[in-house]
Amino acid sequence: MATLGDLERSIMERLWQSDAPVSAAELRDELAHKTSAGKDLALTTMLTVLSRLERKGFVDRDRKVRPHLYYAVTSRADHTAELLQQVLGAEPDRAAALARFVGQVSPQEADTLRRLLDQRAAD
Amino acid sequence: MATLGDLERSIMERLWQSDAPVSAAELRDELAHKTSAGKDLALTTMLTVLSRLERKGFVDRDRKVRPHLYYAVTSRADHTAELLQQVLGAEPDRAAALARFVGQVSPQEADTLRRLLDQRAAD
DNA sequence: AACTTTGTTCTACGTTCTGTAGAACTTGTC
DNA sequence: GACAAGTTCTACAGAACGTAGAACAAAGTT
Repeated sequence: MATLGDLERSIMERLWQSDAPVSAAELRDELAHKTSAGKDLALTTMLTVLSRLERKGFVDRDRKVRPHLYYAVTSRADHTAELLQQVLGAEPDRAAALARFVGQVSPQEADTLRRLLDQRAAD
Repeated sequence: MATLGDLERSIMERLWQSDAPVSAAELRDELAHKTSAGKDLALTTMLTVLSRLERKGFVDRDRKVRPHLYYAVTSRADHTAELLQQVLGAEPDRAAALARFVGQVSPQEADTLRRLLDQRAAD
């Protein structure tokens, strides 16, 4: 999977927050608040980056309406799960890596994992 | 954590294979075989990339001996575990992401995870 | 100590990715 | 068909990376 730059990530972050498609102008306005400086970017900048995200498969848009409306292709959780798979996929000794990982997570997280595994076993 | 380029990754891959420190020349020879084309790179290329990996904290070297000997700072499994933490650290809803993840892993992997969690609980 | 060899660091360049945005083009409207 | 709003094209600067020659350092040889 392609990696994301800072602005690309900010945009994805916003798109993942809601399923409602948004226009480039809305995105620009909302992101302006987020950044410390508060300076807003040119609309064309948004459009360029959104196009790149579309090319990378992270974003799709509704071209039937005039200000095109953009939305994330996958949910944030799905994206993260994919990244996890990708990281593990490159690891020859998955068990060893998982062992380190499990040794690091918080007790709550460990519980969460147990519950998820139990649930999964119930299928 | 910094990200790795293709050559950087190949080098780390090799260094992770064994704890024995290796020289730049050895690395170059071994990597030449790995790549499809089999063309070997200039020794200085190896040295440049190794220096970059050192700066990034992935590699350290023994400077006391003359052909400097290089080795990975962390094990491959530790590195992967770190990446997993990093990916999850950027996720606001970790439970959701883990749910997707657990839903995707193979049955064997699920077993491995259960065992690791049980083991962890025994501490 | 000067010379030679072997090894390391410096400098550099082409490529790709990303942030950034103006210029040029398109489309729907009056 | 002119205008306004919106989108795509083109462009450029900065960083990261692969690549390697030039310059410099160290260590043994005579």
